[in-house]
Amino acid sequence: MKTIKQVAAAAGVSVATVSRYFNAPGQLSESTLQKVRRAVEELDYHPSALGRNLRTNRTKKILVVLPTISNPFYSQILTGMSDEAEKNGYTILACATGGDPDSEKRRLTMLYDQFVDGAVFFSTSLSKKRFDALASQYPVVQCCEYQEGSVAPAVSIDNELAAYEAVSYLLGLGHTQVAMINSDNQFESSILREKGYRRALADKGIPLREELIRRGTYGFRNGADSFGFFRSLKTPPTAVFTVADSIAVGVVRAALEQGLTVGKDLSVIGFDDTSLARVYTPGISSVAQPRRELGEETIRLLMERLSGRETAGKLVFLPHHLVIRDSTGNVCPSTV
Amino acid sequence: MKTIKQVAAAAGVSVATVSRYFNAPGQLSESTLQKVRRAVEELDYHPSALGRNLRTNRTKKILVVLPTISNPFYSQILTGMSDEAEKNGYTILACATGGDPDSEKRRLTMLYDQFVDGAVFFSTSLSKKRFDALASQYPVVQCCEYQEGSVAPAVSIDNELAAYEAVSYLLGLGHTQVAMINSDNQFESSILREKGYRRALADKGIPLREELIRRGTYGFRNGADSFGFFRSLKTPPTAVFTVADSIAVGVVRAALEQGLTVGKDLSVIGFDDTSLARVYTPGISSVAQPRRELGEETIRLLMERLSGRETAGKLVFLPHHLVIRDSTGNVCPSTV
DNA sequence: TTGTATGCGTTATCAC
DNA sequence: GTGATAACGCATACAA
Repeated sequence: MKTIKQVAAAAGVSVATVSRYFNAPGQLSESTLQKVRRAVEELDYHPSALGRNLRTNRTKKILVVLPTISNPFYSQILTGMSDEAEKNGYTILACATGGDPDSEKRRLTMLYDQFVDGAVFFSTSLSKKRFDALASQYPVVQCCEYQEGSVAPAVSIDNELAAYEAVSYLLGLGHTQVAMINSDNQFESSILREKGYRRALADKGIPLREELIRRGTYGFRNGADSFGFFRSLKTPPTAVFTVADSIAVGVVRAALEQGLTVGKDLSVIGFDDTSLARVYTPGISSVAQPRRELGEETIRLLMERLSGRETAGKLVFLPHHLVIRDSTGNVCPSTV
Repeated sequence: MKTIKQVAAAAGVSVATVSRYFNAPGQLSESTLQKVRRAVEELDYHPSALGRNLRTNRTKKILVVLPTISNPFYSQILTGMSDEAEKNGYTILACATGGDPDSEKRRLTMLYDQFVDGAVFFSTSLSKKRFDALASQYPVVQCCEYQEGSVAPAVSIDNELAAYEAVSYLLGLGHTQVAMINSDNQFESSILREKGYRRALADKGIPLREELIRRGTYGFRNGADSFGFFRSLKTPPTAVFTVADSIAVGVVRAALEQGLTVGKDLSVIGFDDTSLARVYTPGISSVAQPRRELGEETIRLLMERLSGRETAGKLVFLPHHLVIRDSTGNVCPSTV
C-alpha cells in the first residue's frame, strides 16, 4: 500500500500538499497540482481511510440494520437512503440481523466503536429503554417503525390510518365479516394497524369478533394456516386484511386450493405493495408505502442529527395509499 | 467519546494495560483485571475502531457488493456469508449497486482505501481485464458468477450442467418444443446456461430453433412478453426454461391469463428456487442452488486469501438440484 | 502557495 | 505482570 509520504516524495512536495490535493485542491498552484497528480497516478495512490478516519474522527458511513434482506419491501427504501446519503457524501452499509437479538447487538458495536457515524433501524429487538439510551448517545433514526415517546427520531406512514382505510374499503364493498391477520410481534406498526382495524369496524357499527384476529409471523404459512382456521368457523370471514403481502399470498393460495375465487368468494388486502402482490395471480390489493421517500426522509433526519441540530423525538409521517387489484371485490351474494 | 487514556487514568493503570484488558486479558493479574473492568464499565468505554484499525492496518470487515437487495435469492447466501465470517471475527457489510456501474465503482473505494479488508462480488459491470486487475491487488472473491480464466477465485454451481438437466427433464416429459428465456447480459452464468440448453437439445437430436431463445431482463415482464412472442409462432413451445424464477412467474402469469393450464398445456422451469417459486399458484419448478453453502464457501475462500494463501484462479463448484412442483408435466396431447 | 510539526486512539515493542 | 513510548496515515494549525 502506498502512503501519502511516498507520493509526497515522488512529487517532490510535502505531505501537507498531497493532502491538500485531495481536500483543498483550490489552494494549490496549477504546477503543483500537476506534479501531485502525476505522482498519484503513477503510484496508484488512494488515501487511506484508516488514517483519515482517525484524524477527522468520522467515517462518512451509515449503518442500516435490517431484520432481513429478503423482503423486497426494503430494496427501494435502501435505494432512497443510498441516494440521499450520497448527496451528502455518505455511504450506506447494510447489515441483516435475521431477527436475532444477539446479531443485532453485535452490529451495534460498529456504532459504539465509531466505525460508522450513525445508524438506521427498522424494527429492533432492543427494549424501549435500551433503544432510547442508544438514541440519546448516538445518531440513530428509525424507519417505518417507532417507539412512542422515544428520543429517537423516526419516519413512518400513519399505520393506524392505513389499516383503517384498508378495512373501511372492504366494508364499503359490503363485507361485514372482515378478518385481520396481524404479526405476533410487539412492533408499534402491528399495534397501530390493529387499532385501525378495530376503529374501522366500530365506525360502521360492526361488532368485533376476536376470533377474526389472528397473529403470527410474516411468512405466507401464517396466511395459509389462518385461512384454514377461518374456514373452520361457523361464519367465516368474506374478507381478510393482512399486515404483509407474504401473509396475503398465503391466504390467497390456500383459498385457491379450496376452489374459492379470490376477489369474489373472498377478498384480500395485503400490506407494503411488494412485487409479490403485483405479480401474483390474481393480483393482490395492498397498502402501498412511499418506499423511496421513506428512505430519503430517514437519511435527511439522520443528516440533521449528524450536523448537530436537535431532532430528539421528531416524527415524520409520509402518505400511504391503497392499491386495488383483483383480490378485492363486492361481497359475493352466495357467501352472505 | 471516552478514550483509552481516560480509562487508564480512572483505573490507575497505563494505557498498555487497558489495551491488554481487551486484547490479551490472560496476561493481566486478577486485581488489575478488576480495576480495569470497573473503569471500563463506569465510563462505558468502547475501544475506538478508528485508532485500532489504523494501528493494526485491518478493519475485520468484508464488503459484499450485490446488484440488488430485492432478490430473495441473495438473502440466504448472505446469511451463510455472515455466519462464516463471524466465525473468523469478521463482519459482512452489504452494498447494493442497483446494477449501476458508477455505483459499483464508488463502492470499490472502500476496498482501495482499506475501509474493508476484502470484498465479495456477484455479477460485476467491470470488464474482465479490470476485474482481474482488481483481484490481483485486493482480496476479492466472486460468488455465483466467475470470469473464465480470471485470477479472482470464485464459488458457483455448474451452470451448464444445471441448465442441461433442467432442459433434459422437460424433454424427458415428452416435450420437443422447449424454449429458453435467458438474460441479455453477458454474465458467465447466462452463457453457460444457454450452452447447457443447446447441449440438452442436441443430445436428444432435437433441432434447435433460434426463435425459441429469448433474452431480456430478470424481470417478470420479460417472461410475460416472451410468452406473448412464443404464442405468436406457428408452433409455439410447450415448455419453457427460464434463468430466473421472476421470469418464470411472468410466463406462468401470462399463460394463466390466456386460459392455459400450467403444468399441462405449458410446462415451466425457473431458476434459483426462490420463495416466489414456492408460493406461487401453481408452484413453479426450479433449479435450486445451495445458497447457504455458496455463501459459506465464498467467505472461506476469502479467508484463505486474507491469510496469505494462494487462491488465484481457484474455482469451487457446489451441487445444485432440480425442484419439481406443479408447473411441469407430461406433454399435453392436445398441444402436440 | 507551501512546508513543518502535532496529534487523532490504538497496538506493539521493549524495558523493567 | 506492567509501564513508557513509538508508530500507524492522515489533516490541519501555524509559520513562512
